[in-house]
Amino acid sequence: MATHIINNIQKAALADKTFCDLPPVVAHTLEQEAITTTYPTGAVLFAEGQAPRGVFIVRRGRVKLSICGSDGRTLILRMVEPGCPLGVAAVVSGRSYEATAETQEPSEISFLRQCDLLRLMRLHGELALWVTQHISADYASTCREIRDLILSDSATEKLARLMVGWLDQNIAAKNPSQVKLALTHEEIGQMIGTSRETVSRLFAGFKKQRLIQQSGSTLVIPNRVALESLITA
Amino acid sequence: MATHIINNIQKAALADKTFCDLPPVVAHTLEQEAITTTYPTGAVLFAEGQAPRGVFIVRRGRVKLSICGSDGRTLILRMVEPGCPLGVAAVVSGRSYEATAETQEPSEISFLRQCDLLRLMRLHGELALWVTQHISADYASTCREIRDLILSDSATEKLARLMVGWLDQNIAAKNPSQVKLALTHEEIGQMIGTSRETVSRLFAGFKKQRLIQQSGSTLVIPNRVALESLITA
DNA sequence: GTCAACCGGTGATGGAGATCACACAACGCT
DNA sequence: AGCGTTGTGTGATCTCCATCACCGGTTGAC
Repeated sequence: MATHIINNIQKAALADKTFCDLPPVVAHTLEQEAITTTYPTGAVLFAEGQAPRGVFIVRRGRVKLSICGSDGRTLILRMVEPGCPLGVAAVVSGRSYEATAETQEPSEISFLRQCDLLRLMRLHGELALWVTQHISADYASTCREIRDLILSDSATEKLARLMVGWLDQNIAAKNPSQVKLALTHEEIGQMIGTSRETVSRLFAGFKKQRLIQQSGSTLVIPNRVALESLITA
Repeated sequence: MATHIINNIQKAALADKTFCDLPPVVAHTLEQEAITTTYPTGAVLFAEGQAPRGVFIVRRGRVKLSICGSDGRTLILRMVEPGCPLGVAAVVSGRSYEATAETQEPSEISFLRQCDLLRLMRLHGELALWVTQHISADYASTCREIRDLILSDSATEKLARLMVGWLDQNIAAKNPSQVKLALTHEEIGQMIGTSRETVSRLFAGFKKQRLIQQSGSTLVIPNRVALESLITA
């Protein structure tokens, strides 16, 4: 949204926002050590199976976190928003990255080498705690992902779940029933584990049932309760 | 707290991650603080959604970790063997338990209250490390679970994957192609996200193809490669 | 302009597996 | 013995969705 050139002052403000739960001293140190780069759309920060090099922290933009099967099919775990670190579990445990991270739009990403992160963790207990918190948050989010995907075989239900999730992220917005749809049908399919065609058909069905309206890239979901009723069914 | 963490990460990554591998001092302290109880089969240590009370460490027996959907269907995440802690992510993050833990056989379980664990983690860097390692291991295991479940729609493939996993756990045994089958078909179905009947049929098919032999509760898998060939297909 | 690439809509078809409905074996219980 | 419980084997049917195929719209490059 803010298209200003980022100078140092704004950088500091950004840091405050990004590491708000960290003491200012630690946040500042991170700011000093990390290398911030702007990536174009489609850049792969790291790929599933690679040895960990460091953590990436999204500053601006959106990053797609996905895993892919031997047959080439893809499952999108989640879209990562600014303020969130990527690859922490891999870096801390020394295991290879469990997923692939790819920018969805031009993004500004801070990179912190594994050794630097570990050194800083040694210096600042708060940082170590921060990292642990994020790993367990990722774990919880992955568990939810499994629940939503496996325990509802109907594609309708999965899509309804996804959309309710969008609404949940939107509670703070001015118009909470409007969602800006920045995903293709194909990507939505990859998020809920179905084919593109099925997503198209489901959207058509939802529109026919007046569950959603679409104008351009904004999606209006007037009746959240009706959507939720599809889930329990 | 973090002082010892970083120095020992590589070391610990190489070591087996069990209770006994903690430094003797820490292990002894844990031993002092934890309450060890014997549970009968079917005891629920904690349930999905409950506020975290503490961690449970399996000393003897086997514990089933599962999540369940609104419709009552169940997905078994994994069976937890002695030496492994349960509920660490929930305890350190303060979130509710992400899964349900239930004993599969009479088991001896140590319990450590949340506040005690956190206190001990501050006291002993190695314990904090141990906890973090386990959380990221759980995260990685959950990611693998997702990959195996979503990215292979044929139930045949999922079952083959599961069995290959059994063989992997068995490499140390005297006869590595024999697996003691301590699960019902229903439970196997819950592990791979299919119905009991499908598991029965798949077993029958595998027997017909000479991929497995079964005598009592021991399963013989003579040809691992043949089983693996079902996975890529 | 034209052409290519991508996205979205929709019909037709087929197949994998859920589900229902039994039957049967093993086991513990009274 | 009979009886319930639990696990298993298997047929018949039915539903959902993947897949193939094709078409139209939009964007963007040259």
